[in-house]
Order: sequence, then C-alpha cells, then structure tokens
Amino acid sequence: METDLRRVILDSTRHLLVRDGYMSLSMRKIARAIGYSATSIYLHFENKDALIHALIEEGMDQLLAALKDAEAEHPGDPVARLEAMCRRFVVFGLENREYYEIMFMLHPEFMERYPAEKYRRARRNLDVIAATLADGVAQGVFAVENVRVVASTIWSALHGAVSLLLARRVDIRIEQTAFIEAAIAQTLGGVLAPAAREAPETSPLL
Amino acid sequence: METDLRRVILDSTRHLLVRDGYMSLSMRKIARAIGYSATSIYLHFENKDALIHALIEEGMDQLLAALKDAEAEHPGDPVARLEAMCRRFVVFGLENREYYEIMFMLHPEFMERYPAEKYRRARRNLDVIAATLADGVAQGVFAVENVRVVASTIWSALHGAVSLLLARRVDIRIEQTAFIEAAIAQTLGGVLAPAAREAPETSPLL
DNA sequence: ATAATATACTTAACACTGTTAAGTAATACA
DNA sequence: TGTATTACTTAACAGTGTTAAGTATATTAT
Repeated sequence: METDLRRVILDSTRHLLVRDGYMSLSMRKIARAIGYSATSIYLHFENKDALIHALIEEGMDQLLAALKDAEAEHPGDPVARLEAMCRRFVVFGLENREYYEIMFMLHPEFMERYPAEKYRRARRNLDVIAATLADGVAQGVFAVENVRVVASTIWSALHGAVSLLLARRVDIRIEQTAFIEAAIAQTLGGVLAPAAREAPETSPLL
Repeated sequence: METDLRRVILDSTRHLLVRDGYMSLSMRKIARAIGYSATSIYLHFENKDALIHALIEEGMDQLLAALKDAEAEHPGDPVARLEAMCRRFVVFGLENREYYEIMFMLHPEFMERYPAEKYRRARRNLDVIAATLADGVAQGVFAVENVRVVASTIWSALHGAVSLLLARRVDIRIEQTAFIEAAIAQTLGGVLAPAAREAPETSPLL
C-alpha cells in the first residue's frame, strides 16, 4: 500500500537521524535502510525537504502533547504549570534530539522553505504557554506586559539552553542538571511578580 | 605570497556567507569567486571545516571585542555593564549573521570537530560575563548562586533570542525590538537581587 | 477473455559536492 | 647549469538531490 511505505520511510528516517545525525542523512541511505531504490521515496514525498517537514510536524505534535500534559497536571496553579512546561520542553528536547534538531536547529535557509501553514500549526505550542501566562497575570502571580511577547522570550530562553546542551557547547565543567535548573529558575524569575517571588522551590526530574 | 591568498579566501568566504548563506557555500564556489581552482584552497586550509573554523575564530575575537567595549563603558556599575553586554551580544548576532551562524548555529556534528583548544579560546567570552556577575554579587546587586553557571544561562538565553530571530522563527506579529527588549529584560530580571529589582521593574514601557 | 490503464516500483543519468593524486610551470638555491 | 621548492593546475573518485524514462504487476473496461 502507498501509505505503508510512507510510514516506513518516516520511521526509518527518524532512526537514521538518531543514529547518524542530520548531516549524514541522505536519500540513498534511507533507501538502503528500507530496501527500496532512492527514487521510490519521491513517490511518497515531494523531496527531501518535504520528508523532513513531515517529521518536524510529528515532533511539533509530540511537543504539544507534552506541554498539554503539563497543563493538565497543574490546573489551578499557573506558576507550577509554567515551571512544569519549561521542564517538559527541556526534557522533550534532550530526549528527542532527532526531532529537536530538525524542529529548531536546522539552518535558517532550510526553514524558509517550511510552509507557512505548518508554521501556524507549530505556533500552537506558544499559545499554550501564553495561556498560562495570561492566567497567572489574572491571578497576580506573574508580572508580564505582553503575554505573547513574553511567551516567545520564555521559549527562546529555553531553546537557547536546549540547543547549547545538544550541541555540547556548555562548559564541560558545569553539570548538566545544574545548568538546566539555573536556566529554568532564571526563566521563571524573569516573569514572577515581586510578591510571588520568594521560595524558589525546584523539583528536578532529570 | 602564501598568506595573501589565505586572507583572500577568508574574506571571499565571509562575503559568500553573507550573500548566499552557509548551505550553498561550496569549495568550488569560493574558488570561482577568487579566480583559482578549488584545490588551491586546500593549500591554505586542511579542509572545509578548517576554513570555517578559522572564520569562527575571527568571529569569536570580534564578539570578545564588543563585550570588552561594553565592559569599558560602565566600569563602576555592574548592572548597567551586564545590560550593555547583553545588548552588544544581540546586536553582534544580528549585525554579523554570517559569523553568528557558523559560530553558534552550525550543526552539533559539525562542531564536534571543532578543536578543543579553540573552544577554550571561545570561552573567554563567558569569562567576561562571569566577571561582571561576580562584581555585581560583591556589590549586592545580583542574586546569583554560581557565577559560572549563571553566566552560561545568560548566554544561552540571549543565544536563544538571537538564533530564533536569525532563523525568522519568532512570530511575525511580534515586533523585533519589543522581542529583544523583553528578552534582555527577562534575562536581567533573572539575576537582579530583590533589593535592586524595584526601580527598573516598575517602569516597563515596552 | 482480452485490451487498456493505473500503480508501484526500477535503472540511468545530470549536475552538483568535498577531497585526493598526480602533473606543471616558475622561481630559488646549490 | 641542475636540483628543489613553491604555488598552482587538471583529472578523478565517491558521494549528493533529483528527474526522465522504462518495467513489471495489478486493476478495470469492453
């Protein structure tokens, strides 16, 4: 069946990404792995970009699910909810390197080919963060001017941490968990209202 | 002369990076641009990696110079100094896209080939931030546990902002300057001591 | 049952990539 | 003058994404 091979290609590509990384991923290599000729892939995906884009979409959906889990875990407490979301984001990035790299670390030129419609879908991840911020502002625990802007800066701060960890660009003398905890603490500290700013309780889950 | 062509190659490569981006950079393209054969480049650089690594080093030096400028601008005030450094970092990234991309946005697999000795040199940029943090802690304006860890998280937060801006991954409905100001404000807010936190936080105009 | 068509794949080829081996002028030095 | 060195060249290898054209097999129409 047509869709069967499509699924096989996606899974095989993901596995190759985990094992060998994006740079050494080639259409012929995927073909060899699935036991078909390279051109067969083009019957199921327009080109290499489209194949990667499909994987990016899968990753975005998984990330969204992780954030929604955090959302459901702390329905009444925006601070705990935001912290849980930050943690889920970092854990997702570190545990799904193959997804994270193509989702957020591919070169700008490559991403400019990413269809605008899928961009919009990816933005749902931001909306979940923004909603939590808005909730916290309403309860007076967050001091945030523009919820959408700050949701973006939170995302960008976490993305900086994850991408540097994945690229092994963090000073090796710094313990990974210490770095993560500091990054999350700093991110939360940047939005907490002065009143809600004592007891910086952290519960490491790595 | 030998070193002459080496310099020509570096400059030409940088220009090609600005114009066409990293993904479309090829040895043969550089060769065409300088009017020599592609193999000539291998007389001056071991391979493509080494060529890029040389450019990365140049970029690191320029970034260090920018941070040192900020340092010299505010000798007595750690808070103003840190803010100036954050700003310089972001401006450097946005104004030197060709450097920033190869310095911090190249794929992890590529950077694993970056010589450890050059890594250490690049770390000087972090030391400048850490020194400012230490100064601020001594003056009681920064609340920071581990200066080296927090210097890293500051860097990572700023890197997240710059890399997302360069990759055009920030929601287009958000103004760039608003995003940058929010990112810097959040970064500073994460390290300021509660006492020093009143004045700048109660007058947010962005 | 036979002919036409559609499906799902194949091979061959094009223009590119980084890189190496071998060859060639021109210069410097003995 | 003869040798060595320097600074470059061309040709080639093994790889890349992608397209055009070809081939069996299965489905459908007459």
